[in-house]
Amino acid sequence: MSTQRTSNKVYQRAANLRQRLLRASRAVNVAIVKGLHARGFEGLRSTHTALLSNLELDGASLTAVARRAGMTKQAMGRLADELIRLRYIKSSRSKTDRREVNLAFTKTGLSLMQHSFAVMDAIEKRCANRIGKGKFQGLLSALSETAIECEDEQA
Amino acid sequence: MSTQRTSNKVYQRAANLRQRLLRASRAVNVAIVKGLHARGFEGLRSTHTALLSNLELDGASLTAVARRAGMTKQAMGRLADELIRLRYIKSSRSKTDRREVNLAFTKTGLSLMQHSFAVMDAIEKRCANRIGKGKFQGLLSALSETAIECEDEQA
DNA sequence: CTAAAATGGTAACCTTAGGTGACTATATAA
DNA sequence: TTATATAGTCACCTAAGGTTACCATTTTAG
Repeated sequence: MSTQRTSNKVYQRAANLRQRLLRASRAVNVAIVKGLHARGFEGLRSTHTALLSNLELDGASLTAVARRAGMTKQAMGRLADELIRLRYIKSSRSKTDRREVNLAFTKTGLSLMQHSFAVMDAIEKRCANRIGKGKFQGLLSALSETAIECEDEQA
Repeated sequence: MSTQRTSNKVYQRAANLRQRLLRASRAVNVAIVKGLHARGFEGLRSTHTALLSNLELDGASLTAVARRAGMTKQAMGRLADELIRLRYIKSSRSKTDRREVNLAFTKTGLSLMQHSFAVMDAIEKRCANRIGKGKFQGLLSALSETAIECEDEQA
């Protein structure tokens, strides 16, 4: 029954930028999903945020959401199927363009979104509290700058 | 021929902690692998670092490396096979315990490691340069603090 | 106004990265 | 000296996403 993966807690050595980013990113993701589960939203996995966080509150077409998320419409279509099954979003054919599938939040879905903002907010507050408000703002901007610098580098 | 994934560059909205972490983490990873390719190390993928960064310079057993990396020995075994094929590491049976496979860097592998430290270093320097040395140190410590805070939260 | 090209979506299959269960071979302890 | 634990391997499963090929509707250009 027990997992085979052995604990790695013992081996936290001086970590470089990459390792710290990875760890923080994972931890935040897990915390968000756990927070939502704790608030009663079942069945959510962190990948679902690729759709949820790119669907406007008044809905959008599947392709539009996929484009915003930077992934294929096929992959997004699968996420949509799942979130429809979970009753967080619903889909309908567009009246103006009968090819288009329009995705929109259900009532539960809207509530989920509010809670997910709240959860993210709470996490950010906890972190800001721990490291100081100023340093937390610094973290946010430093992250974006780091991303831009590395993305440039690849040119 | 062309990928189907549509560009998402257009849609960079106000991002929260999670999104910024994800983006920065990806960018750094890609930059590292590209840097190593540019220095002539072919065939490397970013997952290989799970083994490479957990193999001591004087070698270790497969299970030990897996434990340090926090993954199963099966998964680590596959990474080892690949890195052996690429001639970055070599394996031998331990003399003292005939069950053990001892993994160690080849000459090329040691050179790879030096370069990979250098690449990571160069990336960190570029980022530090962009955002300021002080802010960069702040970023590093803030990342670790954030991870710890979120991991605690899950208790 | 219609034929060609573009766009929205779907389905089948592939890839990457890793985990699980069951097994063998060797070591260690009762 | 049998029982248990440990190192590794094999075959298979899962999660996420991409690729190719296709159909159905627009849209556009001749």
